[in-house]
Amino acid sequence: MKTETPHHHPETPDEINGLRMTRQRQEVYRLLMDERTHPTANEVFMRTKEALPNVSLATVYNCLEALVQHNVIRQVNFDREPSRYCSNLDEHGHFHDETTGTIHDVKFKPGISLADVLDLPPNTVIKDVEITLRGQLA
Amino acid sequence: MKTETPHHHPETPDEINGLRMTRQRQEVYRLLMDERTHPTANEVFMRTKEALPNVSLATVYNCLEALVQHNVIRQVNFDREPSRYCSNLDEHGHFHDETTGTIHDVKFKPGISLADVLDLPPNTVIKDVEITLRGQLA
DNA sequence: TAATTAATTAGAATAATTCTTGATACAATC
DNA sequence: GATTGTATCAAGAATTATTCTAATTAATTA
Repeated sequence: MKTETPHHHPETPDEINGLRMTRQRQEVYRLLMDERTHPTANEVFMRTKEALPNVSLATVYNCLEALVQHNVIRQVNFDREPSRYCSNLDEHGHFHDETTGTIHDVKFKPGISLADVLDLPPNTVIKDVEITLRGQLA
Repeated sequence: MKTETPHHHPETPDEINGLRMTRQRQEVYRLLMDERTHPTANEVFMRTKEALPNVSLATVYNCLEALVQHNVIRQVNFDREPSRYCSNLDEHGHFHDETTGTIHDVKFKPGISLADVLDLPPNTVIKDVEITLRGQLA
């Protein structure tokens, strides 16, 4: 039933990947889980204020950074535009539809690995991949 | 032979892809052709000053933007780091070696097209692709 | 509860880039 | 060659996303 206070357990209950989930981090994360629209930090800030009116933009940046550092969310960059944030952790790319300005996740076809596609130098350890496409849905 | 002055022809001689190649643009372009090290705008600025001591950073930005707009060079972004510029126009990705900080071009294996690899929505017109890798050469 | 540590806040600071305005060079025509 | 119009350049101010600083608050531990 889990109505007892959970403070006896060694790891605090509300943490993800070792990151303590404070009220603000929870709110930021919940919001990104809900709205899969790849919002910017400022958009996250404005929506977070609905639940936490006193939250500051700096805190939103802190929360986003903490969540990114702990692999809870991903940060996505398009050219020089403001960073966007994404709660989809599956390896995927992003398609930026220029007509609507929206961003869509793009999956790899099953069974494809980057090594099959790219001519990488030998002994390369890839830590992170970012694939971004720009165009339009005809 | 082409020693005659070419001013009778409708299009001026020193232009690339319809972009008039002024002294400064030529210098910026030549430099990027020479050094394939993906320099930042500021690095281009410093090297351009060797040939054109009076050049300004704003002009370098203008030149770079003009060259990018006319598909003479490419602009490459790594996360939120300063943009880098690249005279290699072949479709290719970039590998950011974290140990040395250097950037290497990465070619596609021959005969591979993105459509083979990515699960794109139907009727998608891709205008531009950017593939960036981060890691280290072991 | 007191002490320690971490998180949050507000606002100042930073840094890459863009914008503005005036000066300069170039091109086309007279 | 002089004149006019257009494109480019230069210098510095302005912008903007992001980070930093210092002070406050919250959470955890002793």
